Amino acid sequence: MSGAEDHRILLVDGTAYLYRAFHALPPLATSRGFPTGAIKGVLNMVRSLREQHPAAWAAIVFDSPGRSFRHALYAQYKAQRPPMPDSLVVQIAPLQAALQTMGFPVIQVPGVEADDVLGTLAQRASQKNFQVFLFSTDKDLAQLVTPDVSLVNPVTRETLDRAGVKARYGVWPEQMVDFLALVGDSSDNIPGIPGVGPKTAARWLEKYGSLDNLWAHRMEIPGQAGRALQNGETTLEMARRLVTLDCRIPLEESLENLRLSPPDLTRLSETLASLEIHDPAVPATATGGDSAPGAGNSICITDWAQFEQWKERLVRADLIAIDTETTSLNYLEARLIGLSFSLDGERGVYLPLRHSPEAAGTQLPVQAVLEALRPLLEDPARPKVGHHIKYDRHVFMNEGIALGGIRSDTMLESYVLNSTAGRHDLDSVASRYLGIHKTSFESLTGRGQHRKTFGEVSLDQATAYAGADAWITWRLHQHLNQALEATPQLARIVESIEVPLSSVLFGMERTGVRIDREQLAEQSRELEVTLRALREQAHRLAGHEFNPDSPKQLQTVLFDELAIPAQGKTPGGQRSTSEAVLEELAAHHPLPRLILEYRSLAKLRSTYTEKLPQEINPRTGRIHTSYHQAVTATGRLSSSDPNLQNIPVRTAAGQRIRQAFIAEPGAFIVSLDYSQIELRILAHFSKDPGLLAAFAAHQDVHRATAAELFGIPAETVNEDQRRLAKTINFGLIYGMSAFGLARQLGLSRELAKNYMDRYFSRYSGVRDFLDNTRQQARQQGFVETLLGRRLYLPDLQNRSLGLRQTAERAAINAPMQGTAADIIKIAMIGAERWLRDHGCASRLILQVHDELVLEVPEEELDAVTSGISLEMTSAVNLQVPLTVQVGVGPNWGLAH
DNA sequence: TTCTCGCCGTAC
DNA sequence: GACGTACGGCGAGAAT
Repeated sequence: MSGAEDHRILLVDGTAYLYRAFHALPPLATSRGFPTGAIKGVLNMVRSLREQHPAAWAAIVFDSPGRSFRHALYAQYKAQRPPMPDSLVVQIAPLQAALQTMGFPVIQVPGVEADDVLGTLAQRASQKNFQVFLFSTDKDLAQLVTPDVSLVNPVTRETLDRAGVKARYGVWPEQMVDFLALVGDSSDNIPGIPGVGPKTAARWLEKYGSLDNLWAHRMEIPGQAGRALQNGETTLEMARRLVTLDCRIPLEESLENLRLSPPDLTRLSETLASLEIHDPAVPATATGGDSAPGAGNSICITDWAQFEQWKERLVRADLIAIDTETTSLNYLEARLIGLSFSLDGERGVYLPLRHSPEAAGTQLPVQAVLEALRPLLEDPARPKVGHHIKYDRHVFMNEGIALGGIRSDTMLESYVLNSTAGRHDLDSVASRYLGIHKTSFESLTGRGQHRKTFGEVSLDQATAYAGADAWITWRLHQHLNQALEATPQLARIVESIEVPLSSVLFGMERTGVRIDREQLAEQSRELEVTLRALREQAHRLAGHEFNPDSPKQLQTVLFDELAIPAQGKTPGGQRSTSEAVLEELAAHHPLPRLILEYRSLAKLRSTYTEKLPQEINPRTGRIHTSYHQAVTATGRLSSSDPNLQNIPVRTAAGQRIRQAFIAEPGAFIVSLDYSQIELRILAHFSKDPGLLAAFAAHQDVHRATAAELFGIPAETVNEDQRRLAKTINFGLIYGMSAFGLARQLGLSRELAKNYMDRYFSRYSGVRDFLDNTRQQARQQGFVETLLGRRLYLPDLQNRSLGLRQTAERAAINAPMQGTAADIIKIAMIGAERWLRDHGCASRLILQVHDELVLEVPEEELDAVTSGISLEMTSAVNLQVPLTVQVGVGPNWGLAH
């Protein structure tokens, strides 16, 4: 241990780490259901802390449960915070024990908050000439910063010294207490002066130095903020006492006891084993930063002898992790540069095929290699795993090879395990679950105009990079598969839904959809004429030229020049010019209406009639979207490049765009739509007798709801009544409030509340279901779909009320949206199998959440519509029938 | 020239 | 603030 380290002490806010680990990481549990995710997370965080900040001294400080002196001072202190979830509470004791086993002193003082203990320790240590590092995200601790004490954000690694505090908050550490008193702290429910934010507070303290001096000059402060300040005496007094850290806590521990010890490896491994924590990132390497085995260990195949040797092993392997390196991310353009594989997660093997040109002598001829590997690659009995292997399938298909034997896909495993844990690209997943940080693709190729292709990267670098992709994939599969098996229905979703669906999507992407280019061009021309006229009219109304596409310019014209009263604010504080607002403004002036007209047509032109033709693949003459299977929180698919899941349908001009989606000569477009699928799922989950009966009798559900709401026979329900019922029905699925309903329908809030109350009294099963969902979500931290797909909602515990409520609405919506997604995925797999079994030439071409679109030769029309309808309606068995609306036409617009 | 962010609007 | 899930075009300003 060097001299410098001997004078460094790390003081860690353990409770903050605990929360962060709990929220940031997927909730793990032992086989007996004991939660361990936060423990594992904190151990990992602490381990990396120890590696990155060598020190001889440390303490990890935890909050004491219950009340502190601040609660006695102020009853509302932290009153808005939800209690710590039980699943987190139970992890504290084992975590503290494990930390001690790792050699860290752990401190918890009854009745005292961690911050005060940290302050006391920091002050004592700096008196003894220690260099102190405080690890916390809490800005309260900034008041402790001195030349000897710095504050480190454990997330961003940002380290604040005195100048850093000044730069970050605009005040010096000794002004921090005054600053916090003025601004308040919503996370601790400390009020502050209303209307005074960080900017104002910092400005005042800059000018007056301290709160006392500011107070002496309070009558000089102009404006609303000044008046608020003058009225704030008691608030300020209280807030100042609350935010001041007590650095005189009597501690049993003396500083001498805070020496870091070497980890007790035997006990540590026992502890970890009893918690069933097997993460390779945690274990006995706690003291060192060993690079993971496998890293830099990859092999490059450069001659036939090597190739034959490895091919033998590949043929015998139980499982091959495989990855391709290519020329392009565009799946239809991409050509193979090389491929890598791993048989054991220990090393990767790279097979360069089209590196240029220096590698020419050291790489085997591509065609001969691919032919030699074809039997293996295509063999359904040779199991393979990849990360986002749909892409690799395209790449191989571009080389004429139909990759077979796909056992699993680590991207899909990660997604099903926890869709919202973060991104699901290989780099993110490897770092999240294995703690392995890969070198970036760009660090090899560079970026910008002069970046290299992968084929220009040196063979050494390419081997290390590509090899790592393969061995990491292999390891990830072991890790994720084990994690999935702890929750069998999740393993089942991967195996019987996501992996088979990946093949279906592969086929749909390759097939693409035929587009009538000339028809879109004609629409573009017509739109342009109208748009030009609208633009000129708008300029006349404004009295000068401006860009109606610019919300900023539009604000100036509407609200400043024309002095139309502004309506709402955007999240960024701007005066909104959204559709809803312009509708309102239309009563004051003709321009808003004109802008609405302009916007809707401009959208059609730029996003659709201009863009779609550019997306037509010149070789196939069709558009090939990308379906993303690991993006949405709920389990839905998404589509991009181009997005074919938001093609207009509501307006007449929008409908014309769908008419440009056409079938080949001799074929038709068939559209099959689940009718009211999410409401049916609501009926199924809630078992509400009224809703069940309406669907059982195949009634118009909105009409039936209206009849119930207004207490009249269904036949006498008028359009307005039905519209209201429909809005409520949809609102339920989205967790809408009475306020939202009122706004949507232009009703008073009271009346909207009235309707909702009436709805819930008639459909009490629905009310109970929604209540139960919310409650269960809060308890478990996740909600589930029909098949048990999970959506974790860490924000249900967020300190911010707004975020908590948003999470609650998501908790209501996700089971329905997610179950609908499960159902149509099952239907797609069934549909594809049905077409194959019946030797049909018909192809699935689009999926739009509750709709499947096929291109069907005329002679197959009858068989396919009934066959696929049946696959869709029988995908699952619910308490209510699933029904499908079928439409047939020469194009998508007419197939409805 | 390219990237990022905010705003807005399309779908289900 | 107040209705869930997506993708993407445009403007504007920053980075290159």
